[in-house]
Amino acid sequence: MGRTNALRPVRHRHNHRPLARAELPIDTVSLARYLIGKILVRELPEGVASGRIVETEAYVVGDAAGHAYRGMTRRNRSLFLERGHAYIYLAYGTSYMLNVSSEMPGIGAGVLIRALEPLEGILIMQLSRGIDRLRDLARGPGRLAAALRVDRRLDGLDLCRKGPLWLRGDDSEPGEIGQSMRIGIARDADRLLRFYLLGSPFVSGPRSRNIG
DNA sequence: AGTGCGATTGACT
DNA sequence: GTCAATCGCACTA
Repeated sequence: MGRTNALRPVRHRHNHRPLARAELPIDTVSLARYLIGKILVRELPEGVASGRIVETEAYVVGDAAGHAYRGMTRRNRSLFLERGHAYIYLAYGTSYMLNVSSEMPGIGAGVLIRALEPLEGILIMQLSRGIDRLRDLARGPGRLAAALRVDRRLDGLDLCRKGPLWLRGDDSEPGEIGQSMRIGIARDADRLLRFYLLGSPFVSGPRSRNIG
């Protein structure tokens, strides 16, 4: 309340440009926070599907929970690309996870995209997931990938360029961002590296985890 | 070559 | 709440 920019005219026009790499924070934690509220766009033969990013996790340099911790492998090499590239892997043999590489070239770190608020192409996402309920379409990293038909074929893609999968800016005011421990990891679990849009029903995990 | 184990999800008691 | 599915990778031999 009482914020000076509250009197500025609000632009309702959509921003249709990809995020410029130069505007991405170079630090992994800053990027994880920055991506909250941005739009993830998937272009498919049958149309465009997109959603607002409402939940992310940072996997930082030197992080024992990060896939880059033991160096580069065939699977994780995209983590070492310049910030803004897709790192996609198969978790538990069942679910694909979408990450955004987050550091300078040669440095392995990334941000996991954990949940989206569906915006465009909701029918495409419903058909891809085999469910109707809007709230569950992209609530969780594996569900999100399934909804947008993201798999290893998109690994290494530059998300700062229009293409099959890319990141779009948004002019609307971002809501308040909450912070918590990351979900589903054993090592370095106490660090507050998860970010989410406060009050959003599209954030994964139990409600109680997403307060404060 | 064999074993153990995940940055998860959906089905089920 | 519990649990299996399923596969790439790290590790041992």
